[in-house]
Amino acid sequence: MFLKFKDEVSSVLTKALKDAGFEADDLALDESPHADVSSSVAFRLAPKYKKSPKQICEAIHMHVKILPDSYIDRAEAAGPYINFFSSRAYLNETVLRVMLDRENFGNLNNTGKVILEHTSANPDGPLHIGHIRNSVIGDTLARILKRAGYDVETQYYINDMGRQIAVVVWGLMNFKFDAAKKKDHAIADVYIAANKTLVDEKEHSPEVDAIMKQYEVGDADTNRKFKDAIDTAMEGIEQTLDRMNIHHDKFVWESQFVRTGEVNRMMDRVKKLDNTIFKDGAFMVDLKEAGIEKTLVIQRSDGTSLYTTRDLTYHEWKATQCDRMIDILGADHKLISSQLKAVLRILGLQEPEVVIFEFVSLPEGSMSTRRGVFISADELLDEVKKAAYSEVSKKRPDTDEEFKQKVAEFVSIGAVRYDIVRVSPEKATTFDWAEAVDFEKQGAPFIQYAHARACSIIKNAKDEGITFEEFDAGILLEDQETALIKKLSVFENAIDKAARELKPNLIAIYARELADAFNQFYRYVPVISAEPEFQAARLALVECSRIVLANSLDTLGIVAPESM
RNA sequence: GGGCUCGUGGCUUAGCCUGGAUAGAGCGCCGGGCUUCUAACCCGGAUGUCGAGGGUUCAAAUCCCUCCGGGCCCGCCA
Repeated sequence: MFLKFKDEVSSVLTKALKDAGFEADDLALDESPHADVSSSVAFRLAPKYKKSPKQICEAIHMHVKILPDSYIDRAEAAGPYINFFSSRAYLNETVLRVMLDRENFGNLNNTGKVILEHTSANPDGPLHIGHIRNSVIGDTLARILKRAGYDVETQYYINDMGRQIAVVVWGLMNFKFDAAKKKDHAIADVYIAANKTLVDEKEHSPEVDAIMKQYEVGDADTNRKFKDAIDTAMEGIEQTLDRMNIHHDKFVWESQFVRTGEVNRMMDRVKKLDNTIFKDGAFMVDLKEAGIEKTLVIQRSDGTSLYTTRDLTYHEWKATQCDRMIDILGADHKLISSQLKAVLRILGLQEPEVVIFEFVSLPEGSMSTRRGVFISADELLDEVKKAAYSEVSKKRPDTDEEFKQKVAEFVSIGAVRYDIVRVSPEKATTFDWAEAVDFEKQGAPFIQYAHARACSIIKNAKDEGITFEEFDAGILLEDQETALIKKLSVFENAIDKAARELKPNLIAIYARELADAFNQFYRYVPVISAEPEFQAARLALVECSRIVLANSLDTLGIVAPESM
């Protein structure tokens, strides 16, 4: 709705500009607290036409012609700004549109296949609070892009050729695997113990090297051991992701590119490049012309491949199956991903769009699975759930155990996801337990609560025999009502912008603002106890709010509860 | 040492790419509101040299430069 309104403003303003004798390639249209959409184009025109912005604005305003039944109600010249206000028709149609489109309201019609890779944590232990920043950003982005119309496939790239997995395999041969524990945690125990031993007793190091070598050549027995180790860790990782409402469409093993010979073909191609140099038996690419000082080794002197070489192949493979590739990566991958992109560019291959997120650290420093210094996602989820449980118990002492457990679960998942996604990815954060379990702040529970309230009104109205089968949206004239409808109408704009700029936090902000608008409506505008002539229309607005609240929460991967 | 990045009220942060109307919000703090659809709510108030300095511009939190502080990276690891 908003996008169509903005388009109308755009064409009306273009025409007014032309009629007033001005020419501008950028209309400088923007949302504004002073109007529904505002243009500061007069500033840009001022030097060119040697008039004050105010004069220009007035001249443009005089030529603004608004057609009947337009989404634009009126335009105003406010000093140097030209402000546009939406019409009643716009509000009424927004309500009808939501009722019609329901769970699809806000969806856009972009086309194309997107492969989005996220999480891709090494299968050497459980996901920790840094990994799930990747997962939540990636999953939310995938949901946003789906709503924007793209055909999205999510992939988890399993790095099974790295030394750390060989250490896990070696560890499994030498240490006890605690079958009583969740599998990824038991793998971490083995991994941590193995690392410690490898540091203390250097003589075991060649054993790990031998395992890696055997895996590289595809020894059947070693393959089985790797598969067992990785499947075990991944089972636990997937359980955690599943709990957070995150699922991957495909799990791609790094080794497959070695097995098919694609990695060798890739190395041969890169070797032929002018930028590639041969030094001390190894091949490396000089990326100075791409602005990167560091050369990139693509083949070791023993002839084997490296992580980046395989990643190059992985991206080439992905590109054959989609129109866009998006990678969600931690800040430690900044250099390596720009090197990867540079090589792909030189080879004439498609480059991925990379979303980098900064680190989550502990107050005492950075996390490390290898050293056993981390807070697992499972632990975080459990602690937050405990806090949520005590909150429900306090607030809903009348309810049974099953209800409290259920609410505590979806509130805690929502709170964790929301807390991660609300902060823009480029911000480095320090984890704080007190903050993590705090439910006073306006986060996911605030939005979920607004949704539950809407459901409650709808349920009570039904009991009272109030329906919205027939209503006139035109009588929704209270400030809180029009503000709420306008907020509903910009959902598609939030999706559009978030998809365009790959900024999932925009949806977190939108959802909170929508809940805010709904709560204000709730406080000031009665529905069930309203005069009969207002009941149906207001109930319809509650239903619309419920739908868009649910759509926003769904985009954030958070449960929209009927009661809490 | 070099590169990248962040620095906004006591705390957490939006806005920065694409410069424009009094820098928006939450927590905390102060004050008010449950005989009314779930108070995990609502209303009001105090709190900001937008890290510092310079520059560009009619206009800078936003662009450029320098400096300071935090983070990340700089391996024939991943």
